Amino acid sequence: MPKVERGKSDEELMPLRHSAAHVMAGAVLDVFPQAKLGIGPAIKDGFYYDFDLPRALTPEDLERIESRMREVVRANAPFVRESLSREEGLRFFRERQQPYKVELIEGFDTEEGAEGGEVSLYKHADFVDLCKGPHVARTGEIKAFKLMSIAGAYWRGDEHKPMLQRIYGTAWRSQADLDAYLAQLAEVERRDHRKLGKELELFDIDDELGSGLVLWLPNLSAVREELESWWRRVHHERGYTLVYTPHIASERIYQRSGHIEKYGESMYGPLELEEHQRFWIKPMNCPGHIKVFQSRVRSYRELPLRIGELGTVYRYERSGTLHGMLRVRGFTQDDSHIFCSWADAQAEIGKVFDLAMEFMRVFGYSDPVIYLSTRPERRLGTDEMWDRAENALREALEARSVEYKIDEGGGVFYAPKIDIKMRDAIGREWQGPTIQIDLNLPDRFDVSYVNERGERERAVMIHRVLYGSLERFVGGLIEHYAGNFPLWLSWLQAVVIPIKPEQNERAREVVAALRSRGFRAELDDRPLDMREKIKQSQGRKANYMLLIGNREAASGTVSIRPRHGPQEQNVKLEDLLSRMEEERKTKALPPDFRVATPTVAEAVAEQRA
RNA sequence: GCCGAGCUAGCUCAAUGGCAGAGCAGCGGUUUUGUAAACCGCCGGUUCCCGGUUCGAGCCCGGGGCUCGGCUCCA
Repeated sequence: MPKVERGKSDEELMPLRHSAAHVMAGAVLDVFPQAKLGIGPAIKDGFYYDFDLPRALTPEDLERIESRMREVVRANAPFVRESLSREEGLRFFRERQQPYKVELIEGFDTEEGAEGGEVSLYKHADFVDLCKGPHVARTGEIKAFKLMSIAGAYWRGDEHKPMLQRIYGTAWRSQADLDAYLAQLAEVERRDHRKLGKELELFDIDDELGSGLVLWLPNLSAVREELESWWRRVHHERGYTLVYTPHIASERIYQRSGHIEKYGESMYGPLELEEHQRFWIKPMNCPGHIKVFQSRVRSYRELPLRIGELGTVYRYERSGTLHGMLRVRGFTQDDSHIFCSWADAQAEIGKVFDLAMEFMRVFGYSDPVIYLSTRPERRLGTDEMWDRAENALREALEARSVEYKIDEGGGVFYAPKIDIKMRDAIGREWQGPTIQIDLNLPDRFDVSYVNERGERERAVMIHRVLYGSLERFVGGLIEHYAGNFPLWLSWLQAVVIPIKPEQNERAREVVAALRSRGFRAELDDRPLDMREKIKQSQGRKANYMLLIGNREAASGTVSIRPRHGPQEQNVKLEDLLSRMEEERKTKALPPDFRVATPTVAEAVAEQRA
């Protein structure tokens, strides 16, 4: 889900960014001599450093720290490595009253980094830090950097430990790289789905209604309607059976599923509806689908049974985690559970995988990266079950000879999984479809079928989502398309604009023709300047503005003013309709799909070329 | 939930503790127009909520709500 992901740093830039973190820490100590230092690694796009400070930092502090950093960079001091014994290192940081560094060295006993009982220090100017390195040779190499933001962060990421103040910064090889990165950030901001959501009247979240609960306004509801009907059609074509299951369920079923025990903190409930019954709002669709499967005895002849639902679930998310449509408390999953035999599991996973790839292609997401996440340390089920499940997933991928990465131990406690990550139009990585083999619920619910020999046999339960949640997917789409939705999804496919009132009648006919072919079209016969009407329709992201003046009305044509691209005069109405139908049918991505400023990687590549 | 910042008209934002404003949107009128901003006027407020300090609070203090940037978590 991350927006600009703060993960691993670009390898080459690691020493530069890590060095920038050291320079920043030195500057912070100059400004706040009593500062206690946490850690300060390089990350994707930059670096951070955590500090324990006597007071909260202000933006003015960042300016002071940044200008102090520039002085140190200008002085071009060398970075020097030194080794101390563990004991000397402890004494060194105790003397300097740096308890977090002391804690780090004490931790080296049990973790990696002991390095034969020695600790290494890096020094530049009069700043010394505990550090493995590597660094650039001199501070002068840190040419292009900027401090970005202040944030709270728990010491060692543990919410029971003290909260430190983290300063994020970014550092690049050159000013041009930095500028490209800042332009990228501006583009990210421009596309923010919360901003576009307001401007384009897509969705609203109302405090009184409840935070984390999304109101789909009419425009975005049109998008959702298309996404849902296409989803249903595709699933019917592929042999899924679609169902509806209730939004609340008794406490008993969630005790059996283990959700209350494992997940209760995140569930809404209980609701006391009757004296002896307690109900909870569903956080997942799996138990309902299991009950659909178990509505009668199932024969092996019915398998694989693919049960799907656009299932709305509610989960309590902590208040600080909510984020527009991307992190909400009520959402609709495009959930499916495939019940099959082990003999069919690999083939079924393969089919789901193909469908997932098709989804990403249709929406124009690129560079899918596939992860196979294997058994975690803490898990349910036997090793034999995990072997079988992991193999089924692996063989499905191998059979397609796709490249994939193994995320060792990255599975969930009840299932290994295939995760697909993808890139959007400006190069950001998003979590895409996931496919899991559930090793828990079939046993808990005794999910079985009768095999060829008349024996009861445990069913395999494949769990998968493609959109994930419609809220999150659509929130991502808004940013991916920057609000410029392709014709098939667009809430406003055409606006018909008569140039003079004399053409109102003809314009009404054109709107009627568009609507009879199933297009979302509007007439704009308001007595306004034509240019004003074009401006407004453009602002609403209408795919086509169709102008009708004297010439058009006389010849039965329209002038096409597309949202993006060249205008066309005097196109026959029938030609326009069939062209639009073709565009809608092929789900063509719009020409303004990639109008973004170049990504950093592209800008850098271009500059070097 | 935690750290920090913020919340003023439908939207974007102003206002040293001293009469709460602008632009856009909306509404009324003028303009009848050939591809992104025509003109004139009008309307618009529990300054997030509750309490306190003060002659006087949008501004200061306390409590609560929500939003934003992160942390933790995550579809």
